[in-house]
Amino acid sequence: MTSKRLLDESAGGVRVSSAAVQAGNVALTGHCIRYGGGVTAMDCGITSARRKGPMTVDGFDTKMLDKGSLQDPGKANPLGGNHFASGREKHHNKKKMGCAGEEDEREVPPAVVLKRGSPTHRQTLNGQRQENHVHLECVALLRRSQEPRCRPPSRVADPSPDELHASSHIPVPRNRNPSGHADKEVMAATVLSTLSTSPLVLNASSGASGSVPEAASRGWKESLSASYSSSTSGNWSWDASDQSVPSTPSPPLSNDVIKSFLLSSQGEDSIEEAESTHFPFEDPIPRKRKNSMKVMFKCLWKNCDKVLSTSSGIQRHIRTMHLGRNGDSDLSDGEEDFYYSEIEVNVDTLSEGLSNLTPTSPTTAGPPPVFPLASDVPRSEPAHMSPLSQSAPSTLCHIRTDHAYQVALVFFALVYVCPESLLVARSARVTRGVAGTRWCAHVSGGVAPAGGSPMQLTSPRPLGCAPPPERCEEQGSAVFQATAPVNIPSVSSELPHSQSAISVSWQSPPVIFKGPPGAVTHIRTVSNGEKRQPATHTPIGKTHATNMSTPKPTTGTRKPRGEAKKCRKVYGMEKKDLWCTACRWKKACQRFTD
DNA sequence: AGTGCCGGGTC
DNA sequence: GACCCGGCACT
Repeated sequence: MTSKRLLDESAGGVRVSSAAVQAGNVALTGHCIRYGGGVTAMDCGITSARRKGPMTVDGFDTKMLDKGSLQDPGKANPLGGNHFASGREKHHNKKKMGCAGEEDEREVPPAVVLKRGSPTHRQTLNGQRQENHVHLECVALLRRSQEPRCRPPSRVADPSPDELHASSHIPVPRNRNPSGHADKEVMAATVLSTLSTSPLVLNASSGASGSVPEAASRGWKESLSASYSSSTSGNWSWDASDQSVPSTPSPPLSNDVIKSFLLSSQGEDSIEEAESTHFPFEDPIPRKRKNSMKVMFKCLWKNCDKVLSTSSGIQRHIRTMHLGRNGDSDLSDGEEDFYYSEIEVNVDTLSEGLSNLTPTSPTTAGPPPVFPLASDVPRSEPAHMSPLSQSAPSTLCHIRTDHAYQVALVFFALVYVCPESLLVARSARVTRGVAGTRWCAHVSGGVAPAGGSPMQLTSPRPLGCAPPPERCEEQGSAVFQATAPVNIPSVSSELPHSQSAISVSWQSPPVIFKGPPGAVTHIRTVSNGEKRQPATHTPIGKTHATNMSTPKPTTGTRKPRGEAKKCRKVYGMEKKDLWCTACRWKKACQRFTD
């Protein structure tokens, strides 16, 4: 979420660019992902790198997209305030981040700036509800830096309306309150993320429970589902061209949605329910499979692949194992929420373990289904991540498989900045494909820790990870268009950005193949005649006239002549009435079969 | 040329 | 489906 302002502030010590990052300054980056059907997803990443001295970030812009921005990228920002630089410029400054939607980003006017502890403030934007097409929201809450030298004076103040108006920045205190604001910030971020989704499929009744990240994830998923629902073909995809699909207007976000969302921040088991409730576009089969889905929580801490079944458990794990906090303490600033990701696994295949996320194994499942391979399908260039983007990448990709194996996707999005260590955390989420297609998605990204903190949030990549999702930036929009099926098997090695981008892996559905492709080269329709040629048949007084291995090219499908005597020879023309019917009809003899 | 039988037509 | 037959490949 870089903004022009930030860019312009480079002179003040905050410059958003990969170079700046390398120079030890701050880089704020973000992604905007827009999907067809008016759903835009995004994620953003904030990376603060510090080469020398303390953190120099004081905040960054919170932007959100609104309907207008999506529909008419060319329109000037009506919100006033800080406009981005030209899309091109901005893009160049951000292209390292995967998808920088030029028209998808807009700075939020002061009135819509999320204020700490007031997540509900995002309910409306300048009195305008978020509708349709949305949107990306990037909530990056950067603690205000205590170092004035690196921060323009205008950014030093607290998030007063004036300041907010001036820059839409969210000042971030250097010393973070372990609780209180932190939770609120997390909540706010979550709300923003959730609000960024189309409310079309938001289910107010689903507010039973769910942790903050879960709710956010759900929101994303819902947005995705909305996108999907807008698709008219089986091959659903998120296409920038679908952004203006009028057939899927999204109703205004209702208060109930917000309420339910807020209320849902307590539980942790609502995901499944939510998932079963949403995705109305899926056919019954996927619905059924939903029942076998289980949400697991995987620790994203580097070199930590711990997977727990409950969010509380993973949070506890993160708190105790990684954050060095008292595990027994219920006090949580919510930070740990971002250090794990939800993964949906199918209980049917859960036993296979995550290590089996590798692509199909010919020895077990035979060749992958006839999915079009990535190499076979035109697709946009993979996200080219600069070192900066590798630090805080976040991507969203949608992967399409073929027909029944279509599934959906992946997603994620939250970015959270830990003031103490400038950790960038993110919430990753994976949805599992239907019909046995298993997906895993994870966000990875290094974090340049401040103060030499070794912390680095690089989500472990499961085996068989796919390359970063395709990114479509046509027309200047930042669109992740992972419509092309991903050929997982070919990707792990070709993913140069080991720590960047999302990786997707899948396991092919339990498609049964009779044998490897190479073994079926001789498969052909077996005619009766061939059936009459058992290998045990021993020709009498004749050499083997026909060699299966050397079929005559001219004969084509004509079966070799049988070795057995036929009715003609046995009975002769005189006793034609004794012939078998086939022989009489000049068909393959049915009596003396080979 | 003889044989086997495929493919097609007719009833 | 039964029956017939032209035609081809093969021996």
